[in-house]
Amino acid sequence: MRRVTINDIARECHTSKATVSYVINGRYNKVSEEMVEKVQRAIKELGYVPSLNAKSLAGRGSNLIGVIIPQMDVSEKLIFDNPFYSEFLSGIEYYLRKAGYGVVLSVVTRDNRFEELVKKWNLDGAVVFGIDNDSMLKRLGDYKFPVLLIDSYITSPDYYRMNICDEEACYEATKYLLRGKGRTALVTGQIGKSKLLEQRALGYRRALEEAGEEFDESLIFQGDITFEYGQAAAMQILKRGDVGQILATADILARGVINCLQSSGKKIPEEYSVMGFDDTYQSRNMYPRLTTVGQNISDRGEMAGRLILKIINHEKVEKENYMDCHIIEGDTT
Amino acid sequence: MRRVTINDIARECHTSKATVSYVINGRYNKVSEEMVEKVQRAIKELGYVPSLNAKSLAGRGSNLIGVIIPQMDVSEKLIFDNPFYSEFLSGIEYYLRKAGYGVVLSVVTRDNRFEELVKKWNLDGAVVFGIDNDSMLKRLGDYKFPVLLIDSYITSPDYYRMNICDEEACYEATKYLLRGKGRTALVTGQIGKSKLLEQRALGYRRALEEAGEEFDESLIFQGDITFEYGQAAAMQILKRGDVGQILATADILARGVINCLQSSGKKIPEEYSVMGFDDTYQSRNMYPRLTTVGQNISDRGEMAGRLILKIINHEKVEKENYMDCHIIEGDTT
DNA sequence: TTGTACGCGTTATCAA
DNA sequence: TTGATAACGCGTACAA
Repeated sequence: MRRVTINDIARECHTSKATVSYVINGRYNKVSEEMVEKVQRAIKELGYVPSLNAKSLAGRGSNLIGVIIPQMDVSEKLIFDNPFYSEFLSGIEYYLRKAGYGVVLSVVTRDNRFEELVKKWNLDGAVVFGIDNDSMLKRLGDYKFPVLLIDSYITSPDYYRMNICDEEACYEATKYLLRGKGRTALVTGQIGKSKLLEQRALGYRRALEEAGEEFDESLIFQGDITFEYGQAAAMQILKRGDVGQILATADILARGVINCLQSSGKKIPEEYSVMGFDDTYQSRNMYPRLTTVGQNISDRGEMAGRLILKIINHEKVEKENYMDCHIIEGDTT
Repeated sequence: MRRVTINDIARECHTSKATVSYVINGRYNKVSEEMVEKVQRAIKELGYVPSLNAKSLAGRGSNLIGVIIPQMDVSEKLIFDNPFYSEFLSGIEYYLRKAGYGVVLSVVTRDNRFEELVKKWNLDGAVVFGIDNDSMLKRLGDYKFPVLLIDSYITSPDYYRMNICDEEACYEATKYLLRGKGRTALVTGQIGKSKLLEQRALGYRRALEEAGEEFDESLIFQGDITFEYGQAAAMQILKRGDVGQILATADILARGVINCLQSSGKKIPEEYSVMGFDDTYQSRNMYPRLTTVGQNISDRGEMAGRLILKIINHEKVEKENYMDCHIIEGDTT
């Protein structure tokens, strides 16, 4: 069976493409009532769905939004080891689907692939995760291509961003954690590679200093943001013997930490307090329930969908959009 | 900055669209060597990327593959509560990205939305999860639209499918589990709504009967495939008091079960053996390590990518494709 | 209401 | 052998 086109509908109704197009787009004032009905019936009967390719070619946008997850260093695969992304994505997909937009999901592994993607699919806009410099974006700046950056600490003020208060959240978390079973360690990704992590580390440091605790570089454990590194860091922490509280900058890290501590027969929270960051669905469902910094991931995803559409439609949007975090008290502290 | 088109390249090289197109598509026999070089240089310099919309319109395929997750009953959102999907997706995305294809992700909530999606984006093919009847697909049958069904037990032989041996796997799992601390319960989704779950239940039953254990309908607990239902089922199991082993048909269920048992002070595996199904990244990282049926989710995703491309390209593909499962021994049995 | 040019890349046909 | 011309596919929008 051939594809049903606008011409088929026009022929069926003994009218022209233009008329059909008007009906589709609700310009009812341009078409007689009976024709509107006739066309609508034909569309339903023949199962006509407008091709967005043609629409896109005609300059009306592709109705496709890119969701871009950069992954320069580590593996080029397995973007969903950290459930943060998948939960966020589910919020975006939900919102955009309701608005009639499609989501093209792509990991980007090289700087120029982003630009390539945009052109290739003629994307209307993109939601991009965790970019701190614009080497990846700058060529698109000329296009004024609609981009929403998630958790970016890019210095250029040109970009729309959606963030949480990382410094503040980690400050609060650390304050919450400081309850003197020992020193307070930070388990995190490579701080040098991510301004977000830098911010979180700053919050951690501020809380320590405010509490009069000595800041000690060696209490910061940096590695991959994986369950495995959480375990590895905990192993080192165990060896030190002077740590009583551990703040991890991702739930997945916290879970690794907890796993290692439990395997070593340590009691949580009696011997060690552990706190995560994100509040993923997975960690809401672990036992003991993880104390963590909640950031309503899926809601953020929906908000990201709302924002990128606003940006595309030239509605008024703040350049910086901050969403709230709050400490979720579990049983690991 | 305007979009760079094939015409820009042609003008830059003082040649025609056709020639540029030949170069792009490697028809080097149609173009002189120096022209090939000139065109390629211009393409690089101007940052030209062919629009797949135009290509699609010209009948050369859209290079877009749909990944469709039907969600008829429950919520229309939160497709990734069960990390099975996100891990699978990551495998698909990885494979297709390398092959130059894009992934359009969509939940489908009504029967006709699938067809609509296909037409709307002019998808080259689709990977569809968990469909057991063809009400959703039949209209596309006429198009011979390339579809790969994942974990489907559709009866029509027309479709390409990728499955695991659900009956066999649950048979083996149940056999593994039968170690006599008590009776063996099955915690699962709504069996009536999914042939896959039906198969798994059959495997469970076969193992019981082979072992001479009485099959008891009331030992099968059916609900949503969520952490929460796992907890609820475990609560009922605790009340009964005669169960010693629990097989869950998804890791996420098993985790709910374990959470509830642990909260109730039960020892695992001393008092209860619990086994899951899937081997998601999340459950590889829990403590105690979950015993489960591994199905190499991400590999299955890559294989799905490979298969759908083969189907699209009319390469020889078996209609039924089975992949292996194997029991992963953890610490919960 | 309708005819028609346009946007972009592909390909068959024609010309050098 | 190499390159140019033109038609095609589909929806939009302006002119008629």
